[in-house]
Amino acid sequence: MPQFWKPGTEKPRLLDDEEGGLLFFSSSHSSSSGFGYSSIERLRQRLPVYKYRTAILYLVETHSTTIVVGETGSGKTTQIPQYLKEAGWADGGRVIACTQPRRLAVQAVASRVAEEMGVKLGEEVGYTIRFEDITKNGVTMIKVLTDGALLREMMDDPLLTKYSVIMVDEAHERSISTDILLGLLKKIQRRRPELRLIISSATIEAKSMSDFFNTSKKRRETEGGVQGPRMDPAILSVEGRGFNVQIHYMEEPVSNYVQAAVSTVLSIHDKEPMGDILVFLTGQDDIDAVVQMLNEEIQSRGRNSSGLLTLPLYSGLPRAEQELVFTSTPRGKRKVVISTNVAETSLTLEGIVYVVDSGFSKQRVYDPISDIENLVVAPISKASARQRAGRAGRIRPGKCYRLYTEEYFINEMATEGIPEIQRSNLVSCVIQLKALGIDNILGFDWPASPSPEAMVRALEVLYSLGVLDDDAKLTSPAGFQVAEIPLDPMISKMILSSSQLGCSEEIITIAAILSIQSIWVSGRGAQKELDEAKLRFATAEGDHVTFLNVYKGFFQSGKSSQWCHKNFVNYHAMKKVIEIRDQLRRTAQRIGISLKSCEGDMLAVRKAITTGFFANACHLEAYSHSGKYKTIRGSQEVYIHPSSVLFRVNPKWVIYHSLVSTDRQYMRNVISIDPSWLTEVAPHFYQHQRPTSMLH
DNA sequence: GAGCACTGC
Repeated sequence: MPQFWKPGTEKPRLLDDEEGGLLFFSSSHSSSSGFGYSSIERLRQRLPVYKYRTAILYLVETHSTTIVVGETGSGKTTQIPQYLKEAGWADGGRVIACTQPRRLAVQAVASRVAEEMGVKLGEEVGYTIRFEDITKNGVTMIKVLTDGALLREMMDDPLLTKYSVIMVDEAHERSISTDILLGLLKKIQRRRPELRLIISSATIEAKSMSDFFNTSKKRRETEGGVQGPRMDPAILSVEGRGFNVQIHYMEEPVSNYVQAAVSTVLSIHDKEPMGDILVFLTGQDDIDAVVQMLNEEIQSRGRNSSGLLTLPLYSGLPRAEQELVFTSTPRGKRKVVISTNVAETSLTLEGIVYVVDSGFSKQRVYDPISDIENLVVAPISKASARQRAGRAGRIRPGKCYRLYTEEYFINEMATEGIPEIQRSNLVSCVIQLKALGIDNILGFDWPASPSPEAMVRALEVLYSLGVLDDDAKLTSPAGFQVAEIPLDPMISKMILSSSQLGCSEEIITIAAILSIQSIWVSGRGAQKELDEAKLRFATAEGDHVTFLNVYKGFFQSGKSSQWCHKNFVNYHAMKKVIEIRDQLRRTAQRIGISLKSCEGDMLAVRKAITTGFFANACHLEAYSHSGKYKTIRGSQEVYIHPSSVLFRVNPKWVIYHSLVSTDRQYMRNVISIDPSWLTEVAPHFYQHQRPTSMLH
């Protein structure tokens, strides 16, 4: 029986360590003792969502889709699955799903829910993320998983039959997987009217989400007065538990937000009471500049007026430096964290009272004509600005300094950001839908439709890879095999052909390395040493073969961390490579790709890479001394990136894995090839557009 | 001789 707090007795503890509806307990809490149980019950009842318990259960019972708008700290994420379970939605072997966009959030939510229920994680409450399935068939009632993991499950069970309720959390983030999932869930609902959906979002964009899921009209026409849940979505709003944040605007627009950020931080430090500061900038360059300017200012002020601790934060930062940000601020000091968008969604900092918002972030944009994805600095949305401001109100009332005018905020900032699916290359997304039997991609009912050009481009690429046939259906077996491999289709195609070329072990290693950020330790401060270390593994065949040499060395060292340290290789990255490699080997075996080593035949390896990446072939311009290449496909000017082992080597013919654009287009991860391979592995692609340069 | 917003299967 839940126990209620009675006035006059000791009040329940209020914990300040709270994020996204998650409360973290001190370890002294024993969930199995009677005391622990009732304390947890009392805390659950203090969450804002608790007073909506009955309402939520009623709405879910009577509506196909319920949209819950809840701010940070409402408790919706951890409580709603438990309410559903208590109400019987997990009876009869059915499962309640709760999806999250990120792995860490999945683990945190699952362990929190298990603890509140007093059960062992992996039994009644479990979770699934890539590489980890902590669930038990027939026992698990509440399952937390990434939306990507749920999409993968659909490939085996397209109607997700074991689930009675699916709660899609953080839907406002509009990640690609969330959007695909929402589109597919809407389709499933038509076949499974008993399935209930809960869409949980932090913003009031609920109306457009509600329009998307509103199928009430169609249903009335087709099924008349049949009993069942209403098809028009219900909307419920739950308040959060953040403190008030006072917003300050600039009186005049600023021309340089880096400079403005520095002076704002200094003026907060001079005039405002203690409390840490969080500054939102766009990337490493801005961040390093601001850190340096602040440090110079502190130096020039002399010892007495310091007390300001500047810390950069971005995901590429080495782990040890990242952790500095989470250490508590020494007494009498004020911490200034200068961060990218990681601090907006992925990590939460404690003790922030002041936020400085530049109004910009780096965002991906995709041009379907050139098929190039780029990162550009762009204005953020109002929703983002609010999210950033909210970071100041977690421990007490805070202040947010926006480095733009109020007029700009009101009249010029977009309400919401552009969904990721409208800013991305769609090959992975299209093949996933094809694998689920969705053939009419252009007619798919998306929460936000990508441009027809982007969809057509994705179909073209997949067709050229031999994954789709003339009717745009998955080819058999290649298309189905490629769809099964959880990687970009070009990589998957390369793995597929490596089986015939007898080098699948090597190619799978390369695929694993290409799917992580970098295997090298971050080069800041020790660039020269890193370059020298790279030379120990470098080969004229290119970066992919160099990766193989690194992997071999790591393996022969007994996967030693000292070996990594000595060679400027990132040990954590290599462990991840091993993990991904193991998963890919298992997948390969399951879909009938034989695992074979070519025993040093790098010709086979380079050919296999060519079968996946022939579209990225480039030719060195005749008489070019500047290393200027042109893509065969679009005659675009590109250069080998200085981080490549082929930089300044400039082979005549190369294939690149990806492009990064700054002042120039740089090819990252490059191998040299023989041009005859292109017509050999992709005749359909090159025969009718063989450029004259191929004759050189 | 230069650069890496952030996720995920």
